Amino acid sequence: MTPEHPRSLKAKDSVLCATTELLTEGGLPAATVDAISARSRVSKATIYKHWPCRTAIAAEAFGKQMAAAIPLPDRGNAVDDLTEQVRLVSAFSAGPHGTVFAQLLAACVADPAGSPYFREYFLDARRAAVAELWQRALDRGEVDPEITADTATDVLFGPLIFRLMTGHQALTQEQADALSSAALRGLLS
Amino acid sequence: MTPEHPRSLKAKDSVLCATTELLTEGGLPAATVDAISARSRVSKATIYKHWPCRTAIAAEAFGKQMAAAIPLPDRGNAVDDLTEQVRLVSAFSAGPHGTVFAQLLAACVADPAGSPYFREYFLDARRAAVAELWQRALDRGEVDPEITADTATDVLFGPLIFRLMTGHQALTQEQADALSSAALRGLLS
DNA sequence: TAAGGTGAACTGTACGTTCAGTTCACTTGA
DNA sequence: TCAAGTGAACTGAACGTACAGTTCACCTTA
Repeated sequence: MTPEHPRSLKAKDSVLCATTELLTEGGLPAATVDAISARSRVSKATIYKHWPCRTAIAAEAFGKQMAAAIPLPDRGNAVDDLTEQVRLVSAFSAGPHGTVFAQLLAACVADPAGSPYFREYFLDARRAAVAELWQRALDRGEVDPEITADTATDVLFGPLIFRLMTGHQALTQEQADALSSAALRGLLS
Repeated sequence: MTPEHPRSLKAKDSVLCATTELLTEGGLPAATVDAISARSRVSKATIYKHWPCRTAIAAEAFGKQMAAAIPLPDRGNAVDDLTEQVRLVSAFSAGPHGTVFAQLLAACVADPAGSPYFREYFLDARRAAVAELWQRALDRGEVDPEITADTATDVLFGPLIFRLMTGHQALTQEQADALSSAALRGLLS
């Protein structure tokens, strides 16, 4: 690979920084490539040497921001750990970041070229976190061993994301708790 | 409201029909307003007299198609009924229609003007269906009365949608069964 | 004859591309 | 040690394209 000349690093950094700002200020619609170029003072030509498409830039910028905001909990109890992870994600999502997350996920569906970036910078990290928590929980015999970590991830986060995207109801902390509780314990009486 | 002159009805119908075809053939990206206009032989000017934006057209066309494809089951048992409903939706989603569904949901996030249509023509119908099944299940005491029908809907369909949108794993019938089973019974051992 | 529809041209926005020219970190050689 | 040279990386500005949505003069039919 390229030995990453200092100029490249600086340009990449400027772009990601400007993108994060724009995303915070006005969501994905505000993070136009022209706007990013203007604010970062990096030319579009250079930007497109580093990323294949607009979505990729936003995914990288946002993914790094989110990763920094959500640590991996360890309370010594599987249910609490998983619940805490969902709580962290939902607290993050309930704020203005949630909108950006939804927009980004949506953009990756509309523009498949960006989805590898989204997967790399966001999904894989979340999935790995849950996989670790799930393994701990399995070791402690606290969860159903028939269920894979992937299925658990989808069951835990899916409802959150679904509500976020359809926007039919506000995503408060109480709502998030109800969702994760129902997912953990099941719907049956 | 307009008394819906026969010409209006015909135009609307042509548009919805053409849109359904285009969605089937090439997904949402193929259902350009120009393409819809060309195929339906209804002018763009007329189209924009009936719908506020592109997403609205697609949502209406697709919603009607989906509603027709997914009946409300009644097997005399809540668990089976809910599972069956999720199965129907997932079978529908696992095929080429699933992609369109994801694209449409994505489009409504990117373009909020379309989301009322999406809600009206798709989400509300699904939500109403589950609400009815949920009430039946409550009457029979088969599900947790602490959980609302809305929460149940999100827990049942969220994982499916999440997987569909991120596309990290194929959505086979087995996968869908695993998801709905985990959602119904919970993750705990 | 008037409500509804047509068609074609037009505007605006934003993605992604291209290219001639510039900058800067580095070798090279005296 | 320092001027000259080299090439990779960046700039700026223009351009092509695609598509959403609008407008308007004209036609058609109940």
